[in-house]
Amino acid sequence: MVLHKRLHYGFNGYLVPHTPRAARTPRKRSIPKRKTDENQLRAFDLLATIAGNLMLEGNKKHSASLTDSIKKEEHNIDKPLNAALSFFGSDVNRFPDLNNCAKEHPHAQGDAGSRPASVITTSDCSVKIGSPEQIVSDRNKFLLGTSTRIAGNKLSVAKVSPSCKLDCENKTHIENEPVDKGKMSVRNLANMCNSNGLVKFLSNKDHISCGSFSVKREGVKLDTRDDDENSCCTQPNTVNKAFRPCNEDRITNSVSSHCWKVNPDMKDGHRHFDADMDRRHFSQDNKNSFKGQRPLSDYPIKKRKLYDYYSLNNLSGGTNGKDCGSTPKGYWGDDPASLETSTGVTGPSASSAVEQASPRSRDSHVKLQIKSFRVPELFIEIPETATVASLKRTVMEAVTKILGDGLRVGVLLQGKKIRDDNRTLLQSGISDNNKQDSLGFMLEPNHFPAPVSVYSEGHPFLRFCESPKPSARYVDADNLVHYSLQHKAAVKSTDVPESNITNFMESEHDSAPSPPDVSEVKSAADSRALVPVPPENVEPLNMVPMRKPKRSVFAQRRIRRPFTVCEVETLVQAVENLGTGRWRDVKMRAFDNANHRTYVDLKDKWKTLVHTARISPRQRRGYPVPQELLDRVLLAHAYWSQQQAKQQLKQRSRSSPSPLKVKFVETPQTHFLMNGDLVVV
DNA sequence: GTTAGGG
DNA sequence: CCCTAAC
Repeated sequence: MVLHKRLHYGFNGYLVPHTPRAARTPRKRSIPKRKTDENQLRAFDLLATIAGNLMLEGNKKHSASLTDSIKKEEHNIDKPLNAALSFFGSDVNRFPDLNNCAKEHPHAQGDAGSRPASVITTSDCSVKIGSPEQIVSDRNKFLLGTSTRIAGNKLSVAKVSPSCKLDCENKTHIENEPVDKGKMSVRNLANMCNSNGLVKFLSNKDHISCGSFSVKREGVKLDTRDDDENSCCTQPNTVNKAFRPCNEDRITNSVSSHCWKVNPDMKDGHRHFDADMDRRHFSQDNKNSFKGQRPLSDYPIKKRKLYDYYSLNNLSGGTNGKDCGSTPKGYWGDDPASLETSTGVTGPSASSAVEQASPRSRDSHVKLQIKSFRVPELFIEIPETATVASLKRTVMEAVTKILGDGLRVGVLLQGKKIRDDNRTLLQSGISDNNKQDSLGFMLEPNHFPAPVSVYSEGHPFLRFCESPKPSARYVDADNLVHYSLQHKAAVKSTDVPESNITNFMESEHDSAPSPPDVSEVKSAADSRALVPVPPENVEPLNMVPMRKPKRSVFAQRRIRRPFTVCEVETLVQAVENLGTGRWRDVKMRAFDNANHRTYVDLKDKWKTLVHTARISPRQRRGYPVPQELLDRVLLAHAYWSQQQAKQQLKQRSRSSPSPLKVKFVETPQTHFLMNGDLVVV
């Protein structure tokens, strides 16, 4: 097996590939700073939400009908995954123009057929508009920062997202300005719809006009903590129940002093927004780019990973346990399909929400990237007289064998094993971009729990198999090759977080679990794994002598097992009796039954005990050792050190008699007797 | 294989 | 707890 040139040595002696820096350290600098405008625009943004909210307030019956409609159709809703805009209306049937719009775009209509619930999606320049019912039922899916309303024959779009560059003055026809895949700016929508005579667009970057409601951007003042953790409070939404008062942020403006917060009950009210908003939202310091409407997919992978990183953080974090629901799109690919992998469902309702999700459009593909797999622990024994070629062949055979029929692939999502093979990616949540960072694959033995072993009785390695911990071992008797499949995660049949999945290798039955070591490779870039390289790279690599691994691949660092007070006492007692230089005796006399304590361990422990006893109590860490024991440690150490010195003096004087008598410079502070000798500390 | 000491 | 030199 040839290893990549840049492999580093990771824990357990595995050769690990260099982790791309970008994957480890997300950088903020990819998001230019434009703070001043941003605050105002955020306020403006919020204001528009409120505006939309107010409008809806004024039309409660629409809300009711919407709610009913949504409930009825929720399970059939197709998620407009690459829809940047969605609309709601109380009675969209009143707007034949919308349907006409779809008809005017045969291509779009065709797609709408295959994607029954698409609302408005854009791909390239096409516009797809679903049926009115579907539009109604998709009322939750609003582009962040966009408040829309259909009233009469007019669609009012209060668009205030700063990243969307609401810029009606710049009337570029949509035909001339291809829309970024997966999203569509309000401007483009407005332009497009205006060109179709469908929509009266009532807002621009400086002004919101929703019916009688009118506000200028200059009149908006933002008074809020500049804290993106709370930035979800600024996520606008036009649905009443999606908001509740929030005391954390305060927004003051000429219209409302309320701050609204996305209601956690609303699962996906803020799941759809464009990549620009995404960027803005996840910028920790609000250094935001308002520049363009570039989709995330247009950015280099390095940068995209940044957003993925934040997405991961949001999984566990987020205000009041609900993350801000942002989902970077297009992480794995640049085509529209890859942009559709987001459902943005988070929080405790995630699973159920996923369940409710109806089959998506047929062209929704989940794109995953597995950087590499780690081959499970492979134990090989080969005669030292064997040739290197033989070794290579042996390893190759072993690997081939376990890859061929000894292994299967396990899938972990957010630390939980997905065991139901019949679930769809959508149902299992794999298609959720938010979760993809916690998606892992692992290689696990195919024949678990029955260990597949061909070893013979009485084989020296049998004792490993006797271990209660599962460890399948394969032995090729002819070639004296043993390779063990040490499956780790497979042991735990229940849904265990991967961090708790442990690896057992010790033969001692009283052994403690080994450190977590999952044969799992995240789809993120940070994977420690063996990376085979194509043969064409073999030659130059072979020229470079590879550093010998410090640890054998088979050897695993023992788990740390702190000494108990009882053990310390036993050790102290033994050292008091035997001295500090007879660790083998100490082991045999006092720790003979403690298989996990070697005499080196005992020696090391004594060393640390002496150190601990010398430092001040407040500097000590770990489980506190009784001072009485530490005192005994010091005394015994002093005594035996003195004994050792005396012994050395005797030896020296005996071997090379010196006229100079070594004298002890005593600055006695404590005297005590030990074993009849005066000991000075 | 043990011991001592650095890491 | 690991590693290694020295014995």
